[in-house]
Amino acid sequence: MMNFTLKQLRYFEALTRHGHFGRAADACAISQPALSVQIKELEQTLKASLFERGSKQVRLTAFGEKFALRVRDILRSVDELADWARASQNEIIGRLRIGVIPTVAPYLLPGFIKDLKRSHPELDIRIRETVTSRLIEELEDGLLDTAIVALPLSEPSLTEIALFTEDLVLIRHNKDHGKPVPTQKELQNMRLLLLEEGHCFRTQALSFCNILSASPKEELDGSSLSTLVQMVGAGMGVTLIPEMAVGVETRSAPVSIARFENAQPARTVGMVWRKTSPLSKQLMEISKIVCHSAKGLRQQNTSDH
Amino acid sequence: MMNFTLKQLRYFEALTRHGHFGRAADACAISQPALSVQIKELEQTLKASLFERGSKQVRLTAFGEKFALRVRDILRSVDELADWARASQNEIIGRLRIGVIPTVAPYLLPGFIKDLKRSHPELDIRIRETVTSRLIEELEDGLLDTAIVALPLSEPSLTEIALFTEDLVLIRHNKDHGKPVPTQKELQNMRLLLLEEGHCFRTQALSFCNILSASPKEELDGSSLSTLVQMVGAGMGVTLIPEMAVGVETRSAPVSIARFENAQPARTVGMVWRKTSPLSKQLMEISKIVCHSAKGLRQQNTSDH
DNA sequence: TTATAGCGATAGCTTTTTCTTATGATGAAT
DNA sequence: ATTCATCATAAGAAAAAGCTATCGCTATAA
Repeated sequence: MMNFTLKQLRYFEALTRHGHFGRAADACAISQPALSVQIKELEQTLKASLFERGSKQVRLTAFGEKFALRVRDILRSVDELADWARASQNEIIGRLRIGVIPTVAPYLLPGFIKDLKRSHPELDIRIRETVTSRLIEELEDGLLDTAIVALPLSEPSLTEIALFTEDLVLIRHNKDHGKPVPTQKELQNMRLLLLEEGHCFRTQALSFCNILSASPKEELDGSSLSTLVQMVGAGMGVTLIPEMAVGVETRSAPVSIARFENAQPARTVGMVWRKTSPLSKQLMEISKIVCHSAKGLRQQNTSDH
Repeated sequence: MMNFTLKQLRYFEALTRHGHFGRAADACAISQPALSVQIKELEQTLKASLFERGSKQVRLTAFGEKFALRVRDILRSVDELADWARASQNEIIGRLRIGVIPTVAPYLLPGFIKDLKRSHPELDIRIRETVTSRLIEELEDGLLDTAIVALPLSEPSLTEIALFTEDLVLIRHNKDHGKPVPTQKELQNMRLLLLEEGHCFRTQALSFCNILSASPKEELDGSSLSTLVQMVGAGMGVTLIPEMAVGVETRSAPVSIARFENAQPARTVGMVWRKTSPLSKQLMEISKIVCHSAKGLRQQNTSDH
């Protein structure tokens, strides 16, 4: 096994440049004997002499000359690697893969991504939108760096951080506008439109209504909050949506918003990542940006109404 | 200064391949802690983490992944360099710069180069033909690896090795064929054609005739042995040439060869190189090839006559 | 010629780095 | 709950790399 070291190559290169052991050693900030020894060792591992030590000067052999060409190439790429690594230190990280649940993504992301790109322009952001269980899986498999989901999760391997809590509001047809807000009990007898199985938001809504899980026949699955609202507008029932969705979803349908009087239902949105993730520090920072974006979104929504 | 070592890069690469500290350490033939420490140190000099140590597996970070790409490139070129160096060990040396004096070159070289190429096909041979003083200069400046000249030189910095000794023969016009060979004394009064100043062969011829150096008016300078012989053929005088030149030079002119009876003049041709040259061993080998080629040449010449 | 200065190699010793073994801590699996 | 697997840490041993001092050789100056 031919086993030279980068140090030896650096010393060698210096010696080719100076043609003088003493001066090359100075350039390497070591003593002349140290350089002598390393060059000698390099020659021994190569089983060929690199320099001819004349009384006048130190000259490269033909072999040494060809060797020097390749060594210079290698040293250059090593230095480039070091430069690149140094330059990369400032970047929070090159690529950030974020998972988001579908009941958050369309409302939060536009503003959030804008904010994130502003504060970390070099970031290569990738978004994955799917249900919580999938996100967790992919997170643990290292396919995602973080996920924005509804808390709590209680996954022992993940760090959770709460971002904000928002109310869930009742969406009903405009014709019901002004009517008294139904109680939870009354809700159970209304036609409650929900997302399909798998969405955490469905579970949250159901639990609010004290419906345990096996849903009554009155329920109808929809594939997105947007669809649900449109169906409400068509008079097919009522639904619950998180506050952040209000602005976007209620504009284009004849629906009105009602808040529950006591026991306001709410959900907590948070960010999670692997406890082992080396990005923890940066993710903590990013979570602040999410909070900020969400706050902006909330203000926008409340000013609308 | 970012100062990682080749070892660290090798360990890093192994860990990316195995995704497991223990197995990577095995692959590197070191203990697991040794690898752990080196990876940690690498991460510290980079001020960035390369791996995420999960409980399930060891995964590259985004930074580590990009780093790995560059590291693989570097390791590949280092290994290629080692391979190349190993392969070069067998070659006697890539490039061999040989100087030859003009009174040897045209006779010896054709056969010698053929022989040399046969025994060392990979050799990049370069020939320089000029007078001894120049050859010595260039040899000492490192522009030549060896020179074939007439001995002795007595340059303290050079190693001399004798190759062969050959007679000098008298070349005179055909009309003098059969006449008694002139003595040295008689030669002094004949029109002796010689090479111009600077050629060692001129000095040798003169010294044989006991002419010290300032040559008599009878002399006429020619630029090559070939020219001298042609001039002899034209009846302009006589000349001396080394035996190896006989075959080539006397064919195309009406001249005949005569050997001196006593005190046969001769010259010794040898090879020289810097005492410090790392090629000494190989040059010694090459000198044997020269001897062999010269012997072949001599046999050819004697069989001619 | 002898003296002197410059240069690289070598020797002996010290410091630094790297490795090994032993052990600790943590999460996963039985 | 225990055991196993895995990576990290600690302490001491081994190896590598460095320094100072000095040698031997050349070349230059006197």
